[in-house]
Amino acid sequence: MSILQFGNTMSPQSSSPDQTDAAVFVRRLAMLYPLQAAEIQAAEDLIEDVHTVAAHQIVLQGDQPSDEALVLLRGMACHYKTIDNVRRQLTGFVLPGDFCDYGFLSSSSTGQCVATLTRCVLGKINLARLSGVAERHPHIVVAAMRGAAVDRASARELAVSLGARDALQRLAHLLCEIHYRLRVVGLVSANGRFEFGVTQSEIGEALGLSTVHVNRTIQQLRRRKLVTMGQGQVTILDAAALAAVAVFDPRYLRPN
Amino acid sequence: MSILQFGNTMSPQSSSPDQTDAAVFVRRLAMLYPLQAAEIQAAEDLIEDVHTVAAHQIVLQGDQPSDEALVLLRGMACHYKTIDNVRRQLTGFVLPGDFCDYGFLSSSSTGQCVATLTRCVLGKINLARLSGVAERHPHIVVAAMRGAAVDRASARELAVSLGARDALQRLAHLLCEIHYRLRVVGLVSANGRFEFGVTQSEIGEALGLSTVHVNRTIQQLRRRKLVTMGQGQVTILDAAALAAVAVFDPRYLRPN
DNA sequence: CGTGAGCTTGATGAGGGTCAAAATAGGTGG
DNA sequence: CCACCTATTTTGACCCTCATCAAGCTCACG
Repeated sequence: MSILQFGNTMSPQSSSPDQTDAAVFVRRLAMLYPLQAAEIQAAEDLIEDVHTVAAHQIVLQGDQPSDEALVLLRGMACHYKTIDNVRRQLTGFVLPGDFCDYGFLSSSSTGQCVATLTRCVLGKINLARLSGVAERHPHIVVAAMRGAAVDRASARELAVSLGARDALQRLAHLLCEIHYRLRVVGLVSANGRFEFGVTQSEIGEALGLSTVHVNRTIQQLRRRKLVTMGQGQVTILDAAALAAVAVFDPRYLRPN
Repeated sequence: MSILQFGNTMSPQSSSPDQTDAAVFVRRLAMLYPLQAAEIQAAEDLIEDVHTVAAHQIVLQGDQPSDEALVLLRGMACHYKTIDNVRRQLTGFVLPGDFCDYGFLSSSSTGQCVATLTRCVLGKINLARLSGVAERHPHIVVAAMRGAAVDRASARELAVSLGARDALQRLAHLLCEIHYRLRVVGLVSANGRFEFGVTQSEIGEALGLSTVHVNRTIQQLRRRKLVTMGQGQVTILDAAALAAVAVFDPRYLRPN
């Protein structure tokens, strides 16, 4: 894998060491299920082999079962499927703190492919070690299973968008979802700004829209003073109004 | 619940007692993960309170966590979400042998609603009993988790349909999926015929198409001699050609 | 200072939505 | 067993959202 680039000398956002990178994972996990201090430490210790991957690289081919689970620590990735070897449909976004794939829970591969959208920092979890740790700290597995449940709910919500919402609602809904999920792991600044280094073409692949139409839809949101987008950054100017446009109800993103 | 109707005197397909109804569940589970005879027996014994529900009834409201899991034994149900209290999007089909919802695995409710599409026979599994049985027969839980993984993959595949396939491909893909899943549990006769008591309007709600367009699309498939549809029955006349139209690859429906 | 990836804009057309109404099929009660 | 009534399927006409094609623009980067 010549794609792999170790170190994080070029990461623009923060210059924290590996330890801090693993912290997002734990923060996310603890949101999914309340964890004790010992469990948090154990979870953090699971993260091994933190490494950086360039943008637009495949990190998981659906078919191969693996002896490790991948966790995204920084950047943004996506699930996708390619039809006819030509048309690609994104089926979900992977954000910092998320497992790239939940197949490991049932020792099966879901056939999902995962690719980076931006430069990413990834960590690995050895499944043998995980099952050992799980004996003593079963809540960690429960948290992971809740993550899988949220993942399932997100996929369904995407289907709702693609099947029942128009272009403006779809885009607004996507921005609401990303905003919400990033805020949960502390990656949105006070003014509603967050990193979003995804091209309009990729947004189109996620929303089932052409690049051209994505562009025109973004302009609508801009004209309505709901968001600012550009240079890999998004600012939500009016979260309530945006949520109203999207008919966004974040319950599907919460466990319980 | 005055909806509930006990007995199965009116079921047209078979006149088997409750015992036999529970068998679909076990068959499905064993497809997901190989089970021993003792495990199969234990799984079958989990099914309690087998009862019938009329068509078009809500059987699960997403929000309430429950102390039991619901299993569909006969008929057809769906996951759905309603937007704006007016537009409904189906996000998946529940077929005989399937759990209606996998929230129980992480003791969380996914916010998914489940409704019957046809008259259904449902069974309940007491979660306290299940976790007791799981101690001795952990494979049953692994099978359930694989079921959840397949469920997740199906939701993603639906997103692919809605985002990247046209009407003809979507319908063909749906029929391929139902055909495949019913065949796995032995509900397709040798000539490729199976029960499918879903209205064109409901198909439209699943595929993000209007009823009118679903009708015209069905006619295309009929004209091409790929399927026969009517009176709650579907016959796949040319499975290979249909799969080719749909670009159907059933790997997402199998655990690994 | 060139060069390519990504963004923006315009023009045109197709796939599928909507509306309206007719034709069938089921289901019910008499 | 028939007549009625409602749900579903089918057909036709018109229109709108969004795809496609084509070109010009911007900006980061070597």
